[in-house]
Amino acid sequence: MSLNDRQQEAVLHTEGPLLVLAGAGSGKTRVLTHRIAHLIKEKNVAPWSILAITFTNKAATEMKERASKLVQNGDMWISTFHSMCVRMLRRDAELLGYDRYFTIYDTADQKVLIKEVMKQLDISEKNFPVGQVLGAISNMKNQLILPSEAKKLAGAEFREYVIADIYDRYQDRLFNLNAMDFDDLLVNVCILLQTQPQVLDYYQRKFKYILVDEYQDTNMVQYKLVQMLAGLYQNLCVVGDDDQSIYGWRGADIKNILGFEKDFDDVMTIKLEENYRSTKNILDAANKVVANNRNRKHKALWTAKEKGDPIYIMELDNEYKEAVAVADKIVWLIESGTYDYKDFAILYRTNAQSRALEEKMIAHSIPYRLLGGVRFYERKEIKDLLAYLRVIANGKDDIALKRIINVPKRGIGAATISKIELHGIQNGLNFFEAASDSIQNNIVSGAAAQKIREFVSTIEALRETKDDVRHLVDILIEKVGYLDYIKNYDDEDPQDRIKNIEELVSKAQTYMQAAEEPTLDQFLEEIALVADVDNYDENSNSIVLMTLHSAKGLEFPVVFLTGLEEGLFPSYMSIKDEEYDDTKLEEERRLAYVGITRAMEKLYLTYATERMVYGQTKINTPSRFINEIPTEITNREVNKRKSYQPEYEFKQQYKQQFSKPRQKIENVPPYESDINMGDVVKHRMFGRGTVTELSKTSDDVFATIEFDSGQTRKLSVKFARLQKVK
DNA sequence: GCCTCACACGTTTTT
DNA sequence: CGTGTGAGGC
Repeated sequence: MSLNDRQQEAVLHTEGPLLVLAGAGSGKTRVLTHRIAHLIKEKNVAPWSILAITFTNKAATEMKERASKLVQNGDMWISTFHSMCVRMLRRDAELLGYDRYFTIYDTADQKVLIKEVMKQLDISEKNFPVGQVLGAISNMKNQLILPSEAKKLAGAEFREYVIADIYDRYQDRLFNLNAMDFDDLLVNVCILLQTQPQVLDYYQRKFKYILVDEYQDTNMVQYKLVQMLAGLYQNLCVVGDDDQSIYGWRGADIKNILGFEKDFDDVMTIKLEENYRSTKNILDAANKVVANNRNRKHKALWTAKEKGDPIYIMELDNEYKEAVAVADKIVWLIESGTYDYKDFAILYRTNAQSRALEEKMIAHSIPYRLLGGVRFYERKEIKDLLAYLRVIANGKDDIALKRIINVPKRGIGAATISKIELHGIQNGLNFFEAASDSIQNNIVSGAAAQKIREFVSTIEALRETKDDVRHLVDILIEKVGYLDYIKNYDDEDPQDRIKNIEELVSKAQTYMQAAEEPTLDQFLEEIALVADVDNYDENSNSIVLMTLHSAKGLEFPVVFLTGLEEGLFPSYMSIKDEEYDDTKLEEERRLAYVGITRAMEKLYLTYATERMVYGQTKINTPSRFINEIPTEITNREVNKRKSYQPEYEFKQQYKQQFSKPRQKIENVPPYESDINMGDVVKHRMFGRGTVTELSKTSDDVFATIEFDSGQTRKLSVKFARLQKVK
């Protein structure tokens, strides 16, 4: 397959700033890889002069693979912003006063630390929920607002001042822990480049050609980084689609892409508008939906493909029936012989929705993979073991240390811990140092001291085998008796946890085999920076369940977009003040656009009229996004599937009887039908068929019909309007 | 120092 | 509804 004219232009225009507005499915990855190949092969650019930044590690790996097929790509930097920054910091963190073996803190670690800080400042979590504080701090970091500035900006605003104060202390603590959170990785590189001219100069000269993918999702720090790195040569190519900007909540600023032409001089802009992925109907639906957004660049995505199937819209009673309907369609499509499990994706707005879907996939024996939810590295047992590894790697990581100092239980209790902690604070020691020091000074003595001594020597012994990660994990588990601990600790299913631990061991093994020069730090770093999508393996033959956000950049022949309900998608948060602020709603709409454009051939949109949220049933109306799709290209099925899940039906009735006592329970006479076994009937959509099975419920009769077309369906006699032929 | 029970809270999305 | 946290008892 060759490149089209526009794509070619984007590949050949190598000098100066270039903005490529690449619509969904317009082949931008091809452009990027061909551009890299062109630079190296035709322009004789050295691979190590190229920097390519992607949004996920998976995209980076993929690009590396694709590029390596075209050229030798030895020392090319192809990575995410975060990985790139870690790489730079491992080299120069000392210039900022950090140790190069710094630890990367994830959200959970951040929360623990913020809680500690708030406790010290005597701020109640009631008034300042940790999550909110964390979000506020992250926002400030994304805008490059440092604690000192934050305080100035807060001025007399009490709330903001308190948060700025927490931010200040939090940052201080991080520094002393030799740790950085995700945002710090970017912020610190920014500071590094701003304050160390020789470092800036080095990278500016090094990276003669810079490419940034998914530019619409960059935030201010990332913008600054790009601007600085490209400062000398200005050979900056950014690729993105303003209609696919879905990370505003993470500080991504759509203005970066909308204003690119103003931010740089002599910008060349190329639009890629031919979509190679989806059928015409799918593309039309996507275009029509996103056209309702006002804040966007004009683009007219088109395709040479056929119209294809209509957009299927299905209304179901609740999330379980929705899941069954989806499962049913998958089974049906598989049986039709055209599709394989790997061709399907089920997408949803929130991770919580995956439960019902997962349950029904199991019930229908559909092999599936679930991305997101409780991530592997966030599982308790994994976090515990990683905390050990972190302590081994970075002796200053008190947060990790405190997590495992008494896990498994070894008789070091809260009293001992606070004694050591106090001693540490008074003498400016980190926890590990303070522990040893406390014993020497008899601040901790007796049995407790003995336990501490044992613990310290265990850690020190483990440090000996630090970089043989596989071996280290093995002896760690053995030395601290972690497996026994898990077996006794978990009442229900230690088996799952043990499996996870084995998984970690095998990850260590894989790492050892893959890495050229394996180190514990690098192993931990890889773990800290992987997203779930990074683990998505498209070769395994199973359907995949994931959030819309995770699905960005992927494509599937058949896509189910579930939960299209007002309040869920678009989310309640985005519509609650849409009258005076529709930016959030517009982002939701872009998310819908992303979802729709994942589909190549068939797109199903589903919604439930009733859904359990927080254990309470909520009644929702269909999402406005459904109404934004012209009815001419849709096929809407409304509540066809009342027959499924009789046990659930029963529960619902039960609930209705008892939870709504006001309602009168009438004695409904059983529904009578004149359809019998063996009857030949006609249906307005499915045509002629034979009744092979009948089942009665209190108010309806369901007929299983084998249609002449080959499909078998279970239909409600009450609603299907069957005509008797014979 | 450890364990149990009750209650509060959350779900929008993630590197 | 399910999970995580904190207080109080042993």
